[in-house]
Amino acid sequence: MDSTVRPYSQVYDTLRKVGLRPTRQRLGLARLLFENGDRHVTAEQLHAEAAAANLRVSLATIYNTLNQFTGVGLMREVVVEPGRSYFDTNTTDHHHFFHEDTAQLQDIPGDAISVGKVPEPPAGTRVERVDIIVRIRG
Amino acid sequence: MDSTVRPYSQVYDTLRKVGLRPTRQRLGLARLLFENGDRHVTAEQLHAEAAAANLRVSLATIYNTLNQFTGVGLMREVVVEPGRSYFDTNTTDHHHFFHEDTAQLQDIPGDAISVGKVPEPPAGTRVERVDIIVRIRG
DNA sequence: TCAACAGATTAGAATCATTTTAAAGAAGAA
DNA sequence: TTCTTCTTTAAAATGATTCTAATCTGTTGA
Ligand SMILES: [Mn+2]
Ligand SMILES: [Mn+2]
Ligand SMILES: [Zn+2]
Ligand SMILES: [Zn+2]
Repeated sequence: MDSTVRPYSQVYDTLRKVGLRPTRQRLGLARLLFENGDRHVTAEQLHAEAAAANLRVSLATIYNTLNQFTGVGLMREVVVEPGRSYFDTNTTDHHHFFHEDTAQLQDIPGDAISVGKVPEPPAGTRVERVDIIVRIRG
Repeated sequence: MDSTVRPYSQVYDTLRKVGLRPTRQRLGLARLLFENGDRHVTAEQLHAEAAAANLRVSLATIYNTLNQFTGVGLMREVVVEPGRSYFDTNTTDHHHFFHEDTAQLQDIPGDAISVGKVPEPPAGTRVERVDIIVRIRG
């Protein structure tokens, strides 16, 4: 497939690069996710969006895909509410505002916030990641 | 009831103060929770602990009680994993280590960590709370 | 002291997000 | 093509949490 002219070329190459077969479903979801700026979506949201874009994908595949994209580092998971997972297309070092009213996540650029003093992790452990959630209300 | 001699007097008074009837279940759970230092428990954990202490309480009551204690400010909820809620007896300003291996929470004293720069919340919103989770692995 | 009421507990059903199953379909290699 | 491997899917299963509605218990004021 020539990747210089077709509309799916970008995401096609991305999928090849991470070793995931560029199926119709993955290509469609990747376009929705990666060709619209930084996004924070739940599985249900993405499922609805896919339907609106005439992309037929089962909810099981939405979950599979989000977990696979996260697994290969194309996305990350953000936990802010019990019982619901958000998936984030922004994999750079950054943190989040969480609008408690609307249940929306919003990026805080990595340099707009900083952990002044990072405490020593307990002996025998290493820091995997630091998550800062600033919970806000309208 | 004289609150100076009986073993339940502390938690008895606490419950009265927040306007919750001191029932056998609430008294027993309050002792487990508040007479053993700062604690981070899931509903299932507390349920097992109650059983081990010969306190017969249904899981529904465990959930009711944890939510009520949280509602009146005796505890707070910490979200670190999708699909599971932790309840924290430490209501002072502090943050957490989360051991990804063991799924255990550990307090970081409020003064052992600090948010260097808190970003301006979006116009029309106010900061409700800032949560920092330092994810660690053995 | 105790009846009466409000509030609390509970077993079991319901809910909701997510995962699993296993069967049918599609992609890649040759 | 043809074969193999991976993928998708509907449907069932899972697991945490909440709800329901019946029973029970704490409180209060006669
Ligand atoms: Mn996951
Ligand atoms: Mn809750
Ligand atoms: Zn983000
Ligand atoms: Zn804590």
